[in-house]
Amino acid sequence: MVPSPTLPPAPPARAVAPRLNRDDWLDAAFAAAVEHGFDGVRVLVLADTLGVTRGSFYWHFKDHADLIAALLGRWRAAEQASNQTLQEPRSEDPVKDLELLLDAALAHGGADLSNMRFELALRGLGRRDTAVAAMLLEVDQARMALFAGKFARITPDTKTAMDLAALFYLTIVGSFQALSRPQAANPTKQYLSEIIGRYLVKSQVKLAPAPPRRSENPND
Amino acid sequence: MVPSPTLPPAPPARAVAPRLNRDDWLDAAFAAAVEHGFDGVRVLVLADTLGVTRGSFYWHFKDHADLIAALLGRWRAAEQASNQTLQEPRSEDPVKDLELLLDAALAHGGADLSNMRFELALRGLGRRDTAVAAMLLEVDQARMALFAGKFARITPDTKTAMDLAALFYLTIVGSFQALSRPQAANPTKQYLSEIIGRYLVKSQVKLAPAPPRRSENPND
DNA sequence: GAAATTCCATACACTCGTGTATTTTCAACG
DNA sequence: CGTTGAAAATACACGAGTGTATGGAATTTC
Repeated sequence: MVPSPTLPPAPPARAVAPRLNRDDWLDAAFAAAVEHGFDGVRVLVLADTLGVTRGSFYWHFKDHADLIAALLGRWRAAEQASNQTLQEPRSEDPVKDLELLLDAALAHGGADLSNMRFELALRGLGRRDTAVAAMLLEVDQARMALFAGKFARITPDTKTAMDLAALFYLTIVGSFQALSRPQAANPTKQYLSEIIGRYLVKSQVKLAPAPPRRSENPND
Repeated sequence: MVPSPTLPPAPPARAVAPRLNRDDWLDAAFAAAVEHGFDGVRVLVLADTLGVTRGSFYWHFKDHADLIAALLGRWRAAEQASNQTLQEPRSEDPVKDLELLLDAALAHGGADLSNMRFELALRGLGRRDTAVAAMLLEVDQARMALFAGKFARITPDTKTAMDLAALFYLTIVGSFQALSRPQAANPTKQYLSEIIGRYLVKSQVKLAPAPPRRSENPND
């Protein structure tokens, strides 16, 4: 089948005729935002990395703002889907469920740090763009609600559950900063997951993971 | 001394002849980094906001890189000084000391959010500049050491103290993200200080705040 | 296999930003 | 006052990035 073992039939990715579509540009924009922040996503350099000229870009997108908007929309959709799938518990044990959620959040969609770095870049953009800030606020609130729901299975008081969820989320956001840097000698995902799980989840269990009763608070 | 009370000798800031110096430019650069991130620090717009042309800038600074380097150096020095003054305890009670440290960290040098936003912009820069990343790593390690020292007065185990310090710091970094956004309906400094203090400090006290004994661990 | 559609290249005009060289204003000082 | 030196304006050359208009190549589609 393969006549020459030194030259496999699969060309290096896409070397001859890329024939890009809208998603290819979005992928490149994503990578650029991860690498250099949102200020670094420029159509000129994207065209270079994709091996085409800007003529291609302005066929797929109206302008630069259109690209950014599409990139944000794509992230928003993926975020909502992720939040949806994380709703259903991964374990009968609420503690175990929270630990798995924590691992998922710290991994955040893959071994590489692209998603984390993208989100940090996005938060940087949100600090100077009110529309982006509003979107991030929605996302944060949705995540908080998700976490609070999980913590409610661990502690009886609703207020306590929300407090713990807030702390939980704050440490995750802080962990993004710690994890997404070039240096290798940094807190590992395992260590962060360990200490967060220990001090914010396990040590806060106030109710045994009993099967859910009908009335959890008679006079409410 | 002052002849006319209606016209004090101090003119409205600097309206007529600024006559800027190096620090004035650094202040403007700081404000620009806070507002628009480090990519927004451009000598052209700084000159506009300062009411001069770029001819002034290139007298005070060699080039754009010189400005950024000076800005980083200034922040680094202030950071070291801050770390130094935070070393000495503000209260005999270790818990109270940690709470005051927490408040200081969340206030971070003023009621406005400039310092927080600057640090976040700086971390954004550190994600694409290895030298900045190295500086931030040093700062983070110094802060971690500071926190760990404070937590050591609360819990006997050194490992536990370091874990709590790490968690403590992660939540503070996460709080920066939460606090430094445009929206008003967000977690307040008071709330964050409250929950961090409750779950990460007060509830982790393993030793009564007794007066320091000579030997705190006989077989060590 | 010709035509229509999709995708991309090229050329142009424009803006914004940097850096340098030169001149001009301003303030202090004698 | 006139001189000196610090501070700023002006003018120029240059690069990088955007957006548009138009032509050309590559794929479908019939």
